[in-house]
Amino acid sequence: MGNIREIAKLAGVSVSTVSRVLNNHPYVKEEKRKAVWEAVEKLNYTKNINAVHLAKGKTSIIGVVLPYVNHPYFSTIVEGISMEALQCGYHLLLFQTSYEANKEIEALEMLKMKQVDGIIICSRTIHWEWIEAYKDYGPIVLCENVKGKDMLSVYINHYQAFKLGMNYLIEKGHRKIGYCIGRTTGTNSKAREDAYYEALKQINESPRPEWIFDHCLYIEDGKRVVTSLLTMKERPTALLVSSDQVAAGIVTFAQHKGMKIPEELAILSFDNHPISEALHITTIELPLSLMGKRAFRMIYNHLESGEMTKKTEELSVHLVERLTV
Amino acid sequence: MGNIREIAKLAGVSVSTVSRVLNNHPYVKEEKRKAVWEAVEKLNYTKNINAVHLAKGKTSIIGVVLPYVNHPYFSTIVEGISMEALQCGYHLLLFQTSYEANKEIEALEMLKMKQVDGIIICSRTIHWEWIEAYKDYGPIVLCENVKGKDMLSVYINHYQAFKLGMNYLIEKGHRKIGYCIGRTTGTNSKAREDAYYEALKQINESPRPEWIFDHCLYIEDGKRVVTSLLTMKERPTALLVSSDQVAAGIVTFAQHKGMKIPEELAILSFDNHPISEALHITTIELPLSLMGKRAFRMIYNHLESGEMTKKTEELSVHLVERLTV
DNA sequence: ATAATGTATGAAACGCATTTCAATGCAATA
DNA sequence: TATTGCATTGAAATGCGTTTCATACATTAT
Repeated sequence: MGNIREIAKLAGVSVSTVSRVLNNHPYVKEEKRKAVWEAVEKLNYTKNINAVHLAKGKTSIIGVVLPYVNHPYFSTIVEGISMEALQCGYHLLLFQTSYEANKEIEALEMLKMKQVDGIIICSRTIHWEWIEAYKDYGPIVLCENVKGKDMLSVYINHYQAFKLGMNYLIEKGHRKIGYCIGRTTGTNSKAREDAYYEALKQINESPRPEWIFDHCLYIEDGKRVVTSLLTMKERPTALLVSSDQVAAGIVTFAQHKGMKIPEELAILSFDNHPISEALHITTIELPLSLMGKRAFRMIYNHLESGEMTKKTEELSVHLVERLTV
Repeated sequence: MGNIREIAKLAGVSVSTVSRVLNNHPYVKEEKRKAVWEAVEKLNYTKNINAVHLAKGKTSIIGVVLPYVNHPYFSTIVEGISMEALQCGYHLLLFQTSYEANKEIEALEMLKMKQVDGIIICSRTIHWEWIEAYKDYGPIVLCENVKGKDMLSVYINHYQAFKLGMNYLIEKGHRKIGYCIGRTTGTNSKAREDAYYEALKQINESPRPEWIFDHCLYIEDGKRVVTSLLTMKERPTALLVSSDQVAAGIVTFAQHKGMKIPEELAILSFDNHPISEALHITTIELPLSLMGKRAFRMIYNHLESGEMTKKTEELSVHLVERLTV
């Protein structure tokens, strides 16, 4: 294998010239260029990329922080980031946190240590001040509404999305509305909660804590929700469900239990993941892959152009009417 | 920020001592240790990890090569790898290839360049000789049966799994059996194909090309399969479906079209992803997360212990009887 | 008392590519 | 002919932590 100096020696040129050849810089005579490539072949040489990273002070890697890789919500974001990153010659380092604070901080530390040039935080549990403390070390994009805080962000307006959903349900005559959510903390969850309470207030309904289902992430959780509903004397007539996966679980298990949807229980969910189409679930489409792409772009602009235009970008949603409302 | 030399100067010690302190080596007087930490605080110092990587010749990063991050089959493997990697202090660099050869090769090049210490290839399109050419640069684990080739591998016995599925269908009285698969190339796909043809031969049925559906990966593809089935004068009575996602698409769309399952069409799929439980799909459980964990372990053993016991590991599957067969 | 260990610390070499600066050769413009 | 400018090339500095080797002193074993 060897290093650049051995190549230089073998090709009879200086290391600078080898570097120029390797990086396609101009001003190298064709014969020397050829000699260098031949030496590279002969020694089966490849750059040690860690030396490159050290010398350049950057890695062309960006960190992606998320709680669970195998949840479609997040894997779709990652897919978007990945596609865009590839085109720009960047790579992705994955930080699966399970919402553990120390793992999120570890990702931020990696930025400080120059392991990554930037970070995209798809979802977080640590307080945002923690994150702010790291912003001098490189661009950090949050996938949530940062509301005037001086942070980069690309986000889906979950408040608007939930409001849209609530209004749609209300229009359809529902007043007893519950909702299912992944967790109750977090900016996005708070936005949804706000929208929910506000919409209820507008129709003069008081919220029922038992109609709010936390920890709803996967299909299985939908089953849990239905089981719980079945024990209630008074049930909501409609549920806003923050994930198509959960909605799929609810719809299938409810039907299995003989519950009519949407007659007895209307379901309006979010994502517009293929599963919702298959099950004819009315859903509000979230541009997750796009959000990933835009988040990457924002990091990229920061890194390449030094500064950039937008610091925050909001993505809008739209409702896909199907058969569960 | 500064570097280790500045810390040394500020703390009044040598760089070696600083390094010792930073890495918790013994033989440093408590007072110097303290002085170093104070200097670290004062300068808000953090190691430049690229220098560490260069000096150590390793990165504690392993590359994960897969075609699509947002397919449950792969994201579940990644989840397994990630969990295990975290515990061992390793990170994951993602290579989403879309089955493009150059992207797979790029991942291998990263091993040669020492960007990653090892690679896990979840699925590939390039010829295995290509991969073999890189094995001197670090451990490479394939998630497929390498059949005696001198490569590391952790795999699910897809031949056995398909055979199991076929036998189950045959036992249930089916003779006209088709199958759906992600792609026709690839070791795993070939293993399934072999099992399929062999099982057919055992019951003296000749294969019908039109009953074999390629490019079946996502829920939407199930819809395509059903649409295609509906145009046939003679249809299979059962389908072996290589992914729960596709099976979900088939089951839901077929039922939507008024087709009775399993009476008119039996569906036996693979994965035992939650979606199959929700839809009561009979499926053969594949230990994907476990495969990811084991693949990482194998890399890890190689890196830490130098050598290791097993070079190849087979994971077995089991059938989960539900309502679609 | 002497040899053998163990503790503590620093200088210097090592891993390796990039980049700046200076210098030289040549051609084109004034 | 003198001058400006571009093409070429190499020496040396830079980025930064790890690790080996040598040194010096303090113990403990013989």
